Amino acid sequence: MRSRLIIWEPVVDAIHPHTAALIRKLESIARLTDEERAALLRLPLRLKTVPADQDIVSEGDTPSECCLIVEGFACRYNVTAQGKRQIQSFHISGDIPDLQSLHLEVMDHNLGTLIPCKLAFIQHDDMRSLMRNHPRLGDLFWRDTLIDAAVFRQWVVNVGRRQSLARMAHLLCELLVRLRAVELVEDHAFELPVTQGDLADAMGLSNVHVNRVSQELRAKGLIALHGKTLKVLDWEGLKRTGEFDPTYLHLVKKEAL
Amino acid sequence: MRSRLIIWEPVVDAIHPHTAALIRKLESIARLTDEERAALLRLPLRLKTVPADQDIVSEGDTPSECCLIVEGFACRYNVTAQGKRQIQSFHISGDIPDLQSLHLEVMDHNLGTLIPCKLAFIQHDDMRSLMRNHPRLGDLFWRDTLIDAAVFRQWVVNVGRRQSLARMAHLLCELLVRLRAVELVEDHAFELPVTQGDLADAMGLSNVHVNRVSQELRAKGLIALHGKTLKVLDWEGLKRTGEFDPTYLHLVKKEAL
DNA sequence: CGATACGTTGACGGAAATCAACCCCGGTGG
DNA sequence: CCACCGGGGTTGATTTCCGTCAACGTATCG
Repeated sequence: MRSRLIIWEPVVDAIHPHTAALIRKLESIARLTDEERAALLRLPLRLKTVPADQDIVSEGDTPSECCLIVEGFACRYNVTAQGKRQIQSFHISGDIPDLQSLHLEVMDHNLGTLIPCKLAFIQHDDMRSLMRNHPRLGDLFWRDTLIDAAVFRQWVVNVGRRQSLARMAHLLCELLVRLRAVELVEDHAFELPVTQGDLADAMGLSNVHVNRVSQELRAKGLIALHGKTLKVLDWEGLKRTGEFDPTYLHLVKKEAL
Repeated sequence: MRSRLIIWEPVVDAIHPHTAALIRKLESIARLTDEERAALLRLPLRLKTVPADQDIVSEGDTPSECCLIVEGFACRYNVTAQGKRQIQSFHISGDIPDLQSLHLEVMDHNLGTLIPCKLAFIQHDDMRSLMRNHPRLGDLFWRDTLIDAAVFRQWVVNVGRRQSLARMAHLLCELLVRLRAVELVEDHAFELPVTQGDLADAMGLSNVHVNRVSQELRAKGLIALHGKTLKVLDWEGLKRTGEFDPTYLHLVKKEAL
């Protein structure tokens, strides 16, 4: 399984290391042919590095390109009239959070960085011709946006009906599974470089309460924190606490979920 | 504007009155050509009437057809391990709530009726060939699922960061705008045939609290209830209370929002 | 006419918000 | 080199919004 990767991975790195995470992500939700991988690698990219806490696209914008996250942590969010921020999703390497702008002209939310990010912008026209020449990739991108929607639905459940401990456990489970799909998890540990305030805005809680819940998860021996790296000590226990069922992520590789 | 409809509406009714609501809904988010309308009208439908509180599709199912709601109120929902239901969206005439099953094999949530519904089922294969023959309709359906996703995102904001009064006001605003797009609103009044318990499960509140908030909205002169019909007395006030901005519904007809 | 589901009301309790310190640590500049 | 600064993490005290429980009213329907 690892060996399959080796066949093409060096090629990826030689041409566009930036597309590697995207391909990895797409392969987590479908199989790709060599031709499709090659077409993805030929996508023209405009690279950019963005500092932390910066908007990539804002509410009201009408973007003409999509943003691929090569490295870093980003999020979609809205701010209410009372100035409260609600994060709607986290985005990691391989994600194209504003793929929707292909079909929805005006942004109804903001897309911003949480830490410094390496981004690769892809012109809408290039995306469209890619999908015209490779209809299966078009379907796959549609599938990807549908999975995004499934994540939003689960967040509604999480925020609406789970109390804080389960809520946080669920979020951490989701992050672990998604990060593992792009090979950013080793031994049930991953980098979580966001602040407690960011997590609070994602869960509809206050930063103070997130702090307390985080301590409770540690006290129960479910997770451990060393700096910005989070290690899951009891995966089964964390899943149970968060009532986590990964079905909604619609991954094709189901090992070790 | 009304006259444009008259040109084709009788034809619709003559052939498949059941598709009329779908066409009306699609025309609220994009323009259709006569040919596209005709193609939609030729869709083979399997009609079915379903009583209230019945699942149409359940978590874990792998449907081979999509469900068009001809008449009634349905919802998508999940139930947590503690037995709490969270509704993720309401669906009305013209909606195809499980369009996603075209690209996501297994259902990660339930789709159920809230009141007796008239449904029309469309085979996946028929949808696929429709979209193959009319790529613009394919894009349009993709757009439709993206708008669904935008609604989920707003619900995350609503449930996560707005307190009960604003939360309920926002939900009612959304319902009014969506119902108006399929011509189910007259003079700022519409049928809301769901129970307070249903609304509670949609907003992540208790039914008792929904009752109190509903009274508060009435006391403030924002809405009035006569049986199952809800009349918005102060549209501007309700929008302000719910911090409602209809951008996220991505309607093409923007009058009277 | 009773059964049942839904709406309404009041009393009480609890989960999480808010407020206000304080600590810790890495970065910066004098 | 150390003092200062500021962001983030931590803690305790207090408040508030909303949940829960339990009762009662009301309407619809067989």
